[in-house]
Amino acid sequence: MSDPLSPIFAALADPTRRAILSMLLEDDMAVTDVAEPFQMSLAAISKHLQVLADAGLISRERRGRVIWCKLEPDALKAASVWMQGFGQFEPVDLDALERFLETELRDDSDEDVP
Amino acid sequence: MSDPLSPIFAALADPTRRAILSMLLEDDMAVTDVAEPFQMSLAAISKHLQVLADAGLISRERRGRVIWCKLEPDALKAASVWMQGFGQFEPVDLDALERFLETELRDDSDEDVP
DNA sequence: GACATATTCAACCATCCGGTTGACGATCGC
DNA sequence: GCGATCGTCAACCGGATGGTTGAATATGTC
Repeated sequence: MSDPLSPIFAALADPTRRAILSMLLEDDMAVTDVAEPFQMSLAAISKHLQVLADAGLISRERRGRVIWCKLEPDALKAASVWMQGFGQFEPVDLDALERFLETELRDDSDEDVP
Repeated sequence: MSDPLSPIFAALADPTRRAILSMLLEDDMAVTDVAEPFQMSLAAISKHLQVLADAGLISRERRGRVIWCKLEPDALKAASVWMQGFGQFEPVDLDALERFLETELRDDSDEDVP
């Protein structure tokens, strides 16, 4: 794998996929359950999950007829670490964190969970 | 601006653009000088700079006939802060930082600066 | 075995993306 | 004013992306 960062950032560039990651942060989920809040087809969600898996951001494991999706934080960490190479970002600014999580939440509900 | 993060991550998803950001980290640069190390046309670099500017990652200022490009760290910070919403990433792991910066550098030279 | 559920595959479509080339608009030096 | 330099614009091209629908594959249940 010669350029691991590009697929990671590309995967993060879609609000649906970021919403999926947020959901998986809470708990592992079956594909059907991941798809439930969105208004697009199950096949579309399946493709999004494939993109996330290709980027290494999630893994999928079949248990019975259900496939469980699980967050794989290492890939995200790689991207996070690359960003910190740009220095000057104080590790965590809680005010900014709060503001941006709010923004993200509002965007997700506007665009993906009507 | 309803979804600031998507254009930022999309901008970061291209190794040429990440290389440009790294160059601008050192110093402000004219468009022509940004383009010099790459083997693609000036117009292509100009488009990359437009993508970075649209994402808020850089700003451009005309001085005489030269346009100076300058890093705008706030946008990158927004993305970085979003990532830290996924918690569990110790602020800076210097070993990982070094490894990934090396990887990034090698990738850039393979793909963009032959 | 028959049927229902969970997920992916395949084909298709519209749009976006990254690159090219050539023309164009500004600005500098003479 | 003229020619050279800096940078963008416009049109084009091939390939990726994000979505759809319908068929196919697995697995669990009866």
